[in-house]
Amino acid sequence: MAKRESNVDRVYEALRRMAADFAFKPDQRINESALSEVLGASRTPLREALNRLVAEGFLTFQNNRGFFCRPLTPSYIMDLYEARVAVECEAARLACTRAPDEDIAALADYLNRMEPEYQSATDPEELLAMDESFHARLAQLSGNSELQRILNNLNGRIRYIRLIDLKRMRDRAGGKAPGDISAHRQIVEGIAARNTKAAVSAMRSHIEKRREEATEAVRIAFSQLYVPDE
Amino acid sequence: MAKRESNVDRVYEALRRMAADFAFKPDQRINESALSEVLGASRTPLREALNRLVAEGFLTFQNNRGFFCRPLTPSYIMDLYEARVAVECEAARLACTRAPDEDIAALADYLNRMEPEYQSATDPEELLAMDESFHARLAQLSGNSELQRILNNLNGRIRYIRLIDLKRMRDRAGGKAPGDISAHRQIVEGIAARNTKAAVSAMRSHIEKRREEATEAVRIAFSQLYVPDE
DNA sequence: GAATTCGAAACTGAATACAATTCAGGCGCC
DNA sequence: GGCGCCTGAATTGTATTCAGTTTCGAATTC
Repeated sequence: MAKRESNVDRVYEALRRMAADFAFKPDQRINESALSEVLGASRTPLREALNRLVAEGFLTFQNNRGFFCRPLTPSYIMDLYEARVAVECEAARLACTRAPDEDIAALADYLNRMEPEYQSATDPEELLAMDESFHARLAQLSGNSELQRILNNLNGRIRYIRLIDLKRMRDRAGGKAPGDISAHRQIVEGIAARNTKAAVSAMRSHIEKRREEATEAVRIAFSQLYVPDE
Repeated sequence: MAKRESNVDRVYEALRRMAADFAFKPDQRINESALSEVLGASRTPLREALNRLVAEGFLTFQNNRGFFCRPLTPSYIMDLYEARVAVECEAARLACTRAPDEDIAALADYLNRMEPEYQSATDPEELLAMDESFHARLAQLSGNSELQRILNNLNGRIRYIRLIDLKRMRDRAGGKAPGDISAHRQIVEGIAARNTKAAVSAMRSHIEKRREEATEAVRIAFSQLYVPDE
């Protein structure tokens, strides 16, 4: 039995996780040799993984200077959320037009099954995973794999900001999750009723609301990043 | 004067062009050593370039089996066009909301300056470059660099289908270009008037119209690809 | 004659070695 | 004292090499 997962994949996943955990500070230059030692792989697979992350927008690259962590600015996060609006609203629209009734019902079911868990969960990672899962399933209803792909990429880059946001909310509200599953339900109901306008506008306002929170969270992130190392 | 463009970039550009020229047939396996000889570079930079193309959706990759040209199907092209609708409609919407008047005027100007050239051009590549340039500028008006980035990626993958489409049109119409610059003008007018609804719906119908042509073009492409080598 | 297994050739995966470039610090010159 | 050039240390860019996997074909067996 050979290994099913290549070294590059392993390194790639590790890097993504590191990026989510702020192992790289914005605009920081990434040292290949040092990283390859940490990750236990040579520079060749490491560079392949880094290149993938560049193409996906997680990192940047300058000729003969190497890889850099992407700068983190409020306007960058804003851009990502606006792109999400574009992708998810169109996904909702397409779902309204052509998703089979049974698939829509399945999503509504999923929402119902998840609700208790969603209401009781306090772990931000868990909450985020459920939220992303819902949005990914909805994108699936569009039947368009490009939209799914783009959304997946956007979510990957937004994730760490959302985590900060959720942690902040939990700390403020004393362990209470935001838990606005109602917005999700509203979207699904719009789709089920084949009411494109309602579904799209519910989706839009849902994401835009989250955007406000996230841009605020970026400022928190700034303060966390640029204070002396804890 | 040192080279400003790295070897990887050169290889990457060459590969993109090869993909656009059908140097690889859909689902064809790509031989790294052979390719590296053709391109005059070793496998290391070649693989970096290939990985970038995978991340951008131009190629696929299977563990221990290598790189493959992506399959070309009508539904794949459909997906790309639908994604374009999502991105460009939102870009138009954002432009309506917040693009400075002078930038909108500049785009209208650009359209006017280009019109004679657009009407007289017969070379499909030239036409396509102008069309893409317009859409890219419009995306710029949104002020959202993510949307620009996504659009650029989508256009890169749609390009070769559009080229086939345009060539077909030219051949059918006897050298006459489609030249429906009027749709572009309509979109810009909508934005200039800050009429979001008009601008977005003009954009949507414009792209969806092109989508119809393109899915037809895919069938042409199929016939071109799967006949015995000329 | 067909199917299966074994083996060799071809190809990919990854590491290492070396060349080219950048960057920082120091020295000399203005 | 400040500016610019030069040198070397560090880092990236690319080639080469070797190991592991896949693939294809031929030989053997049923």
